[in-house]
Amino acid sequence: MSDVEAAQLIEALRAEGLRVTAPRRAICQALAHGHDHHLTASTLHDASERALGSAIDISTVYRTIDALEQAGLVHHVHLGHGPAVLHLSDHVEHHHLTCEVCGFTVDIGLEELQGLTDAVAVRHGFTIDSAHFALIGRCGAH
Amino acid sequence: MSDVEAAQLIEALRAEGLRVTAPRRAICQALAHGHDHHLTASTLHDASERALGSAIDISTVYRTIDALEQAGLVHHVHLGHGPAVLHLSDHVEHHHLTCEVCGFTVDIGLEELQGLTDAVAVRHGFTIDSAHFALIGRCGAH
DNA sequence: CTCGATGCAAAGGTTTTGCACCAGG
DNA sequence: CCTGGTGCAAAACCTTTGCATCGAG
Repeated sequence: MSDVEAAQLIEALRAEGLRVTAPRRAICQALAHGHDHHLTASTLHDASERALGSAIDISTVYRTIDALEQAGLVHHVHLGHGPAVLHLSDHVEHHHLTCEVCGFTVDIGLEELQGLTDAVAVRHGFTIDSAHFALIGRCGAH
Repeated sequence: MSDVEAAQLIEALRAEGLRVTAPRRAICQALAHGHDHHLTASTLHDASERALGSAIDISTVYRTIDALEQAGLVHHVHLGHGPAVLHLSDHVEHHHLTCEVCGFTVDIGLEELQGLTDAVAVRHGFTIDSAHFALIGRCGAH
């Protein structure tokens, strides 16, 4: 299934008129395999080099993430401080609850915040996109 | 009133057993005058130097912010990307709604999110502290 | 006099950019 | 071919830290 997803990413790149190169293939593969592990640019970098079997420049990883984001295939989420984590866009969107002490993160369904986002939209004309930034707090242990 | 607040900050520093120096006086003054303008470390730095009439090292600003935070007098909030903004703690706490496109930020009352935070606390054992990180979204114009 | 605060400089971590070269379509 | 992708190196950005010196209490 992950390989199917990797192939879909590659195909989507091609459809966008973007070039399919060896580093990009590896990056897509690593994304497809690890997107549910809160991949950051740096862990994606590592995984991509492992997948390719040779070095890839970190700037290439960032530029590829950028290309995939602009193509709407990937997006990034900020879990408090530290690096952004990456998600495949065709996966179920969810919000993140991150503990500011230990970094523990829970995914919660969009519908859990529906009431809030609706109310804020009505009152302030704001459309909340908290799937892009996590909700920060403290988990049970902290 | 702002001068009163600056004096209160200074006094509180002294009460914490911390030393009152010229740079700290200037930083407290700048904080008191500008805390409602979404001061960042760098704009606070500028304002403090203006208040003092001579140079202050940026690391001194960070260390003073740190001291004030540990004394519970100040806290910082992250409005999406970019630097943190500072608030005086004795001012009404509020959440922030920040437009990810233009950076426009609205303050909203804590009570507007009470329902949400309560629900999340019950369901996930998480205490949301979204006063520390802003809720990101898009304003009416974007 | 003592310990905390300062300035200076350097480094930290994440991300971006300039540039010459290489390769996909 | 021609444009876009790559590696390399350097910088940007915000923040932190080591160290010698200074000055508040």
